[in-house]
Amino acid sequence: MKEKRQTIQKGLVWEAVTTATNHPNAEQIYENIVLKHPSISRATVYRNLNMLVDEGKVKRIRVLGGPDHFDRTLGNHYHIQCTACKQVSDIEVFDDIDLCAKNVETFGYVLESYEIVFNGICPDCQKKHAAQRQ
Amino acid sequence: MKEKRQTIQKGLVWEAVTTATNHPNAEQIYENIVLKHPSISRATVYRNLNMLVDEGKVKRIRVLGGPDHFDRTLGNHYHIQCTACKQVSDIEVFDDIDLCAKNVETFGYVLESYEIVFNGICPDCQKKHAAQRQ
DNA sequence: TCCTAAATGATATACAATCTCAATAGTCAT
DNA sequence: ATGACTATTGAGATTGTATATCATTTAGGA
Repeated sequence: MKEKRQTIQKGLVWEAVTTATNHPNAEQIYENIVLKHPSISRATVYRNLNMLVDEGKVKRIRVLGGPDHFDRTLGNHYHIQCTACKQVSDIEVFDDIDLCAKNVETFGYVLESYEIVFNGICPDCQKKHAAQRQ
Repeated sequence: MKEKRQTIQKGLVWEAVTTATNHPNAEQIYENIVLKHPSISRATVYRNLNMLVDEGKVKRIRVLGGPDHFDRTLGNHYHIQCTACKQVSDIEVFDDIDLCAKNVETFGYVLESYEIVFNGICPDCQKKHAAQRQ
């Protein structure tokens, strides 16, 4: 069991994520923190963001073809990214994806596309995994 | 209007994408072609894939945290990527996303997660765009 | 206060993808 | 078929995001 230490850097990353009104990416978080704490390293920001995500305190928003964005974890909701300014915003969740897509326009967005990626273990890998454990 | 030229490299990329049974990424397409045509460059493979996508002949499948995969464009369908082997496969489309998610298991996959990313133009960028055109 | 290992900062590295630019090779007009 | 024009190529440099490495620093318990 690893001992977890509270550092000022981790506190600064947490503060930057929770006080941000938008959903900043790692670089934006770094730029925010470096103003108050010039010695902080980008690597430390990435590391602490990963820790906070692992602890469930911060949610990672992966977007396609761009850097990850980060959000304090709240209820279930989807995100929308502006294809022009790359800003990420919240949208409400609906059960039906098409309903949800239409709803996007009620937020003032002009919807261009949406992508859904499922992740799972394929049958072959399930077999391999099972075989390895025998 | 740019003149489009038919090159053997473009033909080879097209052939590699359309004959592949899986959904290869650019590197896999390159490795396939380089066997028959050793002088081809990775840059040419990327360039031609982008051209084919722009022309609507090939579909780009973006996956989260990995290289893009490519598919000949057929009817509307989603994709699922194995989190272990990174292989991408087709799944049928259902209107309801949760139904679709459950359906994934009928393909033998153990579903771990799915992510939906919407893309559109935010209200601010719509205003900026409109302002620029005046 | 001292010890130990977790965390940091600086830098190197990985990886996908694009860009640069001189050389090559399609296509059109003749 | 020939030449001219320029789109395309190949090789390598470059970019952008993120992680790995490792000597140094520092949090926190004894």
